[in-house]
Amino acid sequence: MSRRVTIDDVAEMAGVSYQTVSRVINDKPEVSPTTRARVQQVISTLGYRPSRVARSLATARTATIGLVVPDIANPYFSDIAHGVEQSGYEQGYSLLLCNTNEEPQREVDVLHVLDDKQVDGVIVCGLRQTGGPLRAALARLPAAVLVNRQLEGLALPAVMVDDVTGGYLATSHLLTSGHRAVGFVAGPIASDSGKRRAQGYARALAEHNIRGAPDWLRHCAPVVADGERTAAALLEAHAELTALFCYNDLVAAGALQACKRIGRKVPDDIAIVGFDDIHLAALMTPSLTTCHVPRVDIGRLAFDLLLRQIDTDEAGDAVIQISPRLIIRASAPG
Amino acid sequence: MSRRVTIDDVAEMAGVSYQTVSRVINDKPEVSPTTRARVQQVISTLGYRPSRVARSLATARTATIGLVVPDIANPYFSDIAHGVEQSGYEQGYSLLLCNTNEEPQREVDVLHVLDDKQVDGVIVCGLRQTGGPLRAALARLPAAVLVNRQLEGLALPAVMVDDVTGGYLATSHLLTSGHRAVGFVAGPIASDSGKRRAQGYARALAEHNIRGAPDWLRHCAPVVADGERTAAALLEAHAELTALFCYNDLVAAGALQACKRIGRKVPDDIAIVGFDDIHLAALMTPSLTTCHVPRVDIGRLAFDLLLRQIDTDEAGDAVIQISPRLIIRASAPG
DNA sequence: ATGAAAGCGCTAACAT
DNA sequence: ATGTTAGCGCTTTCAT
Repeated sequence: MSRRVTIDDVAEMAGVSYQTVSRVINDKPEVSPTTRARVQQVISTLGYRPSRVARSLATARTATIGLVVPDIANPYFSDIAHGVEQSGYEQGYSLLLCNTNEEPQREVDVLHVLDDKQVDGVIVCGLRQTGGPLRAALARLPAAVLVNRQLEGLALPAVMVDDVTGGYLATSHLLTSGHRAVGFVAGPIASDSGKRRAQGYARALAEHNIRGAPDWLRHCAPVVADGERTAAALLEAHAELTALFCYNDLVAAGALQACKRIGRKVPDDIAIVGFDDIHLAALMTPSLTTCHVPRVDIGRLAFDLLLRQIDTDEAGDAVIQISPRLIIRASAPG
Repeated sequence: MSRRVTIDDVAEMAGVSYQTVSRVINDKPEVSPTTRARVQQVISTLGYRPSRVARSLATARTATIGLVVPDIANPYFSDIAHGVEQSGYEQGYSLLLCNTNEEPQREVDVLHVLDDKQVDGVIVCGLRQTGGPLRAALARLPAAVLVNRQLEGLALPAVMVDDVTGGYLATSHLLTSGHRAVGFVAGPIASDSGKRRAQGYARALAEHNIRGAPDWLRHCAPVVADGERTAAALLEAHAELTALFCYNDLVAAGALQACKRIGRKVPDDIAIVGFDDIHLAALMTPSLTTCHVPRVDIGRLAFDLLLRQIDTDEAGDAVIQISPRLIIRASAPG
């Protein structure tokens, strides 16, 4: 493990002060073309690369941002990560990925780590926690953008999906197709998106003068296995249900499995609507009716918002609203 | 944006030298209990957190590793990322995620960035490139572990999937089920896993005295859409094919779509086998026969290998071989 | 156009 | 048990 080549090595070999080398690597104008060329020559023969760590200590900028997600293996979040990473790469930023593993207490924890490493900003997706420590940790950071959940009292830019409308669209679609008893497999109880989707769901039911909502709603982890378990339990407890609205497509995939297992035909016996329109949604059998959410775009927009904040040093509180579009497929046809 | 609280602020307020503060935050024994308590008191009232950047400059360790993947939106890699992140978190390491977006030239680029940021090591998945610059970039890093592909001449620890056996198992399964003409939708031409799966495929065909392999093999991007396009083209060009082995489950999902579109029943007209056993594989209709690969485990194993290298400072060249298991489902029943 | 000096916030000897 | 002095590899004044 040979010692790192430093700016001094370059300076010495080029016969200039290390300040001149600094000027060259930072593209400062005040260097004569000949010395610049000579220095650049030495840089490449030595294979010198400036240490980002040293530079960060001197400039208080790291060219790194943090991304906090509940579950990177969830395609919803891995698509967002893809968008963030891509935009970041284009602008010269690296991405520190933090998975909270759906454990709310890890949120504060990773924000502290991100702060210790002096990221220039963070993008936090699907916050499950809102308490004082979380707010304090967020406030310490130089810049932050929220995705999928805002924090009252904390003016932070955010990219939000209009979940109320999404829930309303999904449920209304089922209702206007003739269903009367529509269940909601609601996802994590701590999920804010889930709460808002429940509002849209409740509103649609109310407009159709249907009640029963509290009984027809069950929470579950936002993964296939728990969606299956929960959908099966819900259908068993409420034989009157002829349709299910699901928190997301993963849960809907579980519901589809449950129906297959207990012998309920989709969409004839049970209609199913999901949320997100992950790639897999169109591939399921029957293909899944769902609310489309542009995940990669969300990632890019969040990064744009963050970059603006980093560059202007103003928090701002721009909120970008994304309207989900209902995509009608076979699991709940028109 | 108030100035960061530094070690000096704490020292001053506690009435000790900043060295003593350093000793406290590093849990050094040589501090009297009373001063330790006092310093800790000040630390918490001030909300002081040591700067990882400064510490990194002083120690030449960043407690950060890099993860390079071709496509984080691919569930195969997001599951690996999940495993790496989880193990890293448990050991106090953060993860810099780099997506090469399936663009081979970006590999060298991100390795340089990772080197500039002085990561303690990197895990590189599914390398698409092997040239001198790539090797040089890899060699500069203090530690590296490869996943899915080794580099001849560069003794680096690796976690490898036994793709030859996987390809052989998959193809043999089809052959012993009575198929004679089996196509291979082979994935990226630059993929090493793809090459090895092709070897297993060819070996199985040879054992059954079947030739036609070169014509029956087509490359494609490892995503659903291109899998669909390529499978359709292959089936159209070779009406004799009654089965397809696919590079991965995403491509297999595309093949399933293609069959649906062109009216070939699976598995009656065409049998299909995938690779990886991503979560979605069991959910497709028909459910997908595939080779199971434990992705989260691979991520954790790769991290373990990396950590050992970081801690011992020895490169080592341990290679962990993962044997894929054939999972027989409806798309290619026994 | 170039150089010298100070400082970023910490750790690591080396005193005392 | 505590303090002093360097030094990590850069950037940023301030001189020349």
